Amino acid sequence: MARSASSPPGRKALRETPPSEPRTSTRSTGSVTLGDVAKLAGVSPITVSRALNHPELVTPETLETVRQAIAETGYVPNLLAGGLASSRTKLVAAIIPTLGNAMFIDTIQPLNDLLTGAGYQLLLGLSGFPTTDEQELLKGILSRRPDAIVLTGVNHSDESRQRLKAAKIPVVEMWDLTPAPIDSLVGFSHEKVGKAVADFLFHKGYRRFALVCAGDERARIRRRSFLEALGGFGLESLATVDVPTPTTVRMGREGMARLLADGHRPDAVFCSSDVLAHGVLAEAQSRGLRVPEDVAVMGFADLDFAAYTFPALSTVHVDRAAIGTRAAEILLARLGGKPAGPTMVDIGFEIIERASA
Amino acid sequence: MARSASSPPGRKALRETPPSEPRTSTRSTGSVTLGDVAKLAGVSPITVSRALNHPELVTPETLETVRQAIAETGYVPNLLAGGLASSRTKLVAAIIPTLGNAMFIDTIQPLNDLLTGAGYQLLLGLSGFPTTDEQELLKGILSRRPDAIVLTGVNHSDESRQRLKAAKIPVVEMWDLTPAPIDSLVGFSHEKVGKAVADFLFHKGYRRFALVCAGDERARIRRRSFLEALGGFGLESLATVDVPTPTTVRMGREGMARLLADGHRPDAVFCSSDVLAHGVLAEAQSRGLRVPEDVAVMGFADLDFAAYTFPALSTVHVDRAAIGTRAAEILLARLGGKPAGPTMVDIGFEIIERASA
DNA sequence: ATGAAAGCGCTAACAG
DNA sequence: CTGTTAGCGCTTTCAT
Repeated sequence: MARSASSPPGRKALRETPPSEPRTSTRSTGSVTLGDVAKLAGVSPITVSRALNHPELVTPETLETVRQAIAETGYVPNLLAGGLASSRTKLVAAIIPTLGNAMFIDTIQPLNDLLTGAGYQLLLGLSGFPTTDEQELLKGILSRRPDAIVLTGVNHSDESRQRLKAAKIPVVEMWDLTPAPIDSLVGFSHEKVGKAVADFLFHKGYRRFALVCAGDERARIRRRSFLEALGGFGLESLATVDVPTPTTVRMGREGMARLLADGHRPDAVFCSSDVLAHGVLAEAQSRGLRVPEDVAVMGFADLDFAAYTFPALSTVHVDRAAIGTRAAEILLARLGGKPAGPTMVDIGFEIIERASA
Repeated sequence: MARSASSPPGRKALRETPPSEPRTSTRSTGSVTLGDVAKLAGVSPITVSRALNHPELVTPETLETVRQAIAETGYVPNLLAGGLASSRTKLVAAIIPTLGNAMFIDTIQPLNDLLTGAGYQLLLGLSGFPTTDEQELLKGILSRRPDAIVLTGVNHSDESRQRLKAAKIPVVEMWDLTPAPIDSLVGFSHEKVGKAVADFLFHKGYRRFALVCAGDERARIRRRSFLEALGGFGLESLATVDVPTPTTVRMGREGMARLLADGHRPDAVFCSSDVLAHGVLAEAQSRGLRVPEDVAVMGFADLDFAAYTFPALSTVHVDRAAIGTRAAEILLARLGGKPAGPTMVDIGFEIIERASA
């Protein structure tokens, strides 16, 4: 039953001649609208809107009536219309290179969870797809008018930066640092990682270094500073093997096999990811090389399996989830109307030595 | 230069009293609109719209003028408005349990790639998040009016099925089979997998079975039919260990450790995923058990690392990418206006024996 | 090939 | 607390 209906007692015509019969619209989509719910509940559309978005502004009784009408009609709000009218979409976009890399996934998961908890929906864009560069992807994403956006890395085209600023929404760049972020930033220094790993291995006594490196932008930064640091010790890398993305254990094995086939006998191999390191280690073991006695293997990111499968695998620990968590916190603060300006967070990293095998 | 503008020569007033000066709108959002581009190009808004969406209906010269105006203004289309007006959003939603499981990722990647290639954007929903059940998630997703939707699994609440049907969009359920799909379907029979694995191991001569199983719905189906099949051989499982999701190598190790600690000495362990199997195998090896001589380990899904790290790990091969590819093909056919009805695809599976260690 | 009018479903900004 | 009015930015329909 709708509320004890005090139905409008015959309201008088507003115009002499109705402009044109506005009965059934020509373009109706068939789905239930706010208006339908309002009619059934005996209230105006805006009241239904309020019941949905600002229940505190509506009488409990009205609320209940509306609730029933919604249930009865199976009404599903149209966020296209809502977003268009209010300029708030409750959408947050995030761009990551690929789903194939567990590193980014571990960041996205908490990001998604926190945003979902706050009533936002995450729209994921994958920039690693060969035919779509980040710029096009970004354009496509911005056309959905997200309330905020998260980017991986700090290298974006001028045009992209332009668009992002024009969009006037909070932006968080993550997984790297830069002195000139677009807006907010949460990451760590890949340059420092490269240097730290070189220092670590050198002081452990290793001297014959090799690299297995994927085609990732940040991996190359780590490699560069690693090589620079070696240069500082008067050393150079024995060999560098490039492997294609997405990185797999298989690629790691093949990389190590190639290294050995080429006659290299490194005593330390630095890989651009734990997955590659995993493969390198498997290949080494299958050839009877002891790790880390004969060859040390260094990974990156400290993924789950690393510690549990090959206790001999050392790696660079990165709190990937923290990146997502911090990013979400920054965005939610901004979206919550806080006056906060850009935030910059260096989450750091840590070298983990595992040689308990 | 805008084209030689034949500007309307003073059109006469349509009404005596203009209802209210419609100059600057009260609610302008500040961003460049179709109208702005149109003004700059000296054409009407609809022409800009056509230049963007149906370039073939527009003169090359007009097209060029419009293109320039778009570039000059930095116009980014508003797909909320476009979608609202046209009832087509170029959005396809997909619901998967979690990003933490490589199985689903491998399906989503080709799905995303194909859809992107066809001009659609993928909206990913994660149903495994504890506080959001699939039904609520689905409601949230439908409010963005996707043009089609992909679901994982075939168990959905009545209300969800209802909504899905009411939405009148193509639906693909994936990763499982059912005689009564909502619409289209692409998957394989988990029941058959369970039975096939039991048959396989039994005929290999194994008799002391154990299970390590995650809290996945489909994993439980496989377990049930596995146990049933064992029953048919007059056997029963030694022990079943349940591990929490998300499944990790660590969980696998702990599962195996628990099994052994409880005094079980299985000669074959069937795991609900390769990741778990990976951990089980690592734990077995670290205790000096030979695989598969002392204990056979059976995984599920045939993930990359399985073959390359532990050549002794047998598994059930599932063409996860094919699921995504087929799903995308089905959707694109439907969205392309083909008259096609529901499609059902059984992509099958294959038991892979790897014992070359 | 281009344009004018109307409206998609919703909410902001006032009234009352 | 509830309703009225006027758009949000785009595309459909129908003219020209």
